[in-house]
Amino acid sequence: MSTANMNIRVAIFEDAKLIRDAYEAILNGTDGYTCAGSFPDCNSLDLCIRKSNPDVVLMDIEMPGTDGIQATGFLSAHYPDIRILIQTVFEDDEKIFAAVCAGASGYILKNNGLAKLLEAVTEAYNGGSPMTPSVASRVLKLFQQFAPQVSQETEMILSPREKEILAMMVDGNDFRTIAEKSFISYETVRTHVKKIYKKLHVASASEAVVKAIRQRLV
Amino acid sequence: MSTANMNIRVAIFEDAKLIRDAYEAILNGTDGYTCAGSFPDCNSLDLCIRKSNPDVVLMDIEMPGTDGIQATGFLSAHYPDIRILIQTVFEDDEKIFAAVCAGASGYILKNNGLAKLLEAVTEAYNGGSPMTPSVASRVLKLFQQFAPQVSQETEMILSPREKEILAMMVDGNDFRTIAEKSFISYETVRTHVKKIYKKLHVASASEAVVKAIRQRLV
DNA sequence: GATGATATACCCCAGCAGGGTGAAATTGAA
DNA sequence: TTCAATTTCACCCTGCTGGGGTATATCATC
Repeated sequence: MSTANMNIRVAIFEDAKLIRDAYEAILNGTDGYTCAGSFPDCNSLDLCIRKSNPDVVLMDIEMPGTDGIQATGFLSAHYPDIRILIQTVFEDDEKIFAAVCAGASGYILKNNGLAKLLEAVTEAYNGGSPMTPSVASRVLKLFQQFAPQVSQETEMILSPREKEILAMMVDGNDFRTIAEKSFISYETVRTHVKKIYKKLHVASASEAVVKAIRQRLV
Repeated sequence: MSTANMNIRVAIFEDAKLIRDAYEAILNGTDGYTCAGSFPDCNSLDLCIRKSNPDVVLMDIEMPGTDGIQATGFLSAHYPDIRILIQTVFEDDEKIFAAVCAGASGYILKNNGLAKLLEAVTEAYNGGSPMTPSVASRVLKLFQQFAPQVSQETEMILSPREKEILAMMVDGNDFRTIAEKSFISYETVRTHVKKIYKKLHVASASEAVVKAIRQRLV
């Protein structure tokens, strides 16, 4: 987690020149970070990204033309490896929801200080999703709204091994592959699968994986 | 948001005596925090809460008897004003999901340092939901699974008829049934299915339905 | 009018999936 | 200790699934 031997390329999308320049200055002035590009809007987003080739994108929401949410959607679809850190003054459910759905990796408020910003960039770069606690609180509330209720009935009935095998089925493995990966015989896998089908009241792999996902058995 | 003029009452549920005592010590030793009670398990949860009357609960997950998830569910149902901060070593989707659904206000990992812990307690007390970035990352991924998401890419590539057939596959119909319901020939269904597989880059019905659900194609 | 995408339909064939049955070793609970 | 559940393995058989190819009609677009 140290910033030593690390150089995180950051691209900034922010219409306010004052903030943009401040971010650029602190990034370039801190060891381990490079400002790969800073842009006042997302109207030539694809070009900007190809020019700057960033690891992490600092994305404002309110910008002239293409807004930060749309830009996030485009980036997560076309450049899935780029981490997108929303940084804004907005804290309303609608924007948070849209940003998260669009594929944002983090969501931090602008009044959190520059030290926190660098910390958040590093965390995003390392696969984390830094969020200001008040934002996280809203995400959790939204989450609780949308999360399907787990039916405790089916939760208990699958044995550990059965859950394991069901999970591999969800990942698209056929029975032979599952047997190899689990170091058990092909016929044993089939026995487990038959039991899973009976317990879930299904008759095919497709139905089983659908139920597994919908009821969050895996 | 300063800790001045503030006294946060914290109750600790943690089976490891070493950790429990460390938390108690740092809470009582820091201005603005009081350890209102520390308990090795949740087996007399209701009594513990009424005795200690906490603002924030530090909740471990793995405990003998009633585990932290169940306890969280009880507390959020019976004491909705108490903020529950999960603090654990577990970082798997299942536990995070369960904790969030049970009503946890935050989820922090144990290896994050005591300073961070106090910060998290304060943030939870103030209505925020402190989360370790790696945990937040998993929450966002789970969220994106359940939120109505539109992936423009794969959205376009499937023809209306193909989506229709894919939807029926997700509902557990076999090819013959789909043919009957759609008033087309069995072989036509198979032709469509083959095209769907090529477009989604999969090679089986299971994989196709998983992709269909995960990418919200149906 | 040519082209490409879509929708329809059929053939062949290897092979995996689904169902039934039986059985042994292990484990934990009654 | 005995019983139920779990995990392991094997065989048989039916038939649906997956992959290959080929073909026609429609429709929009160029």
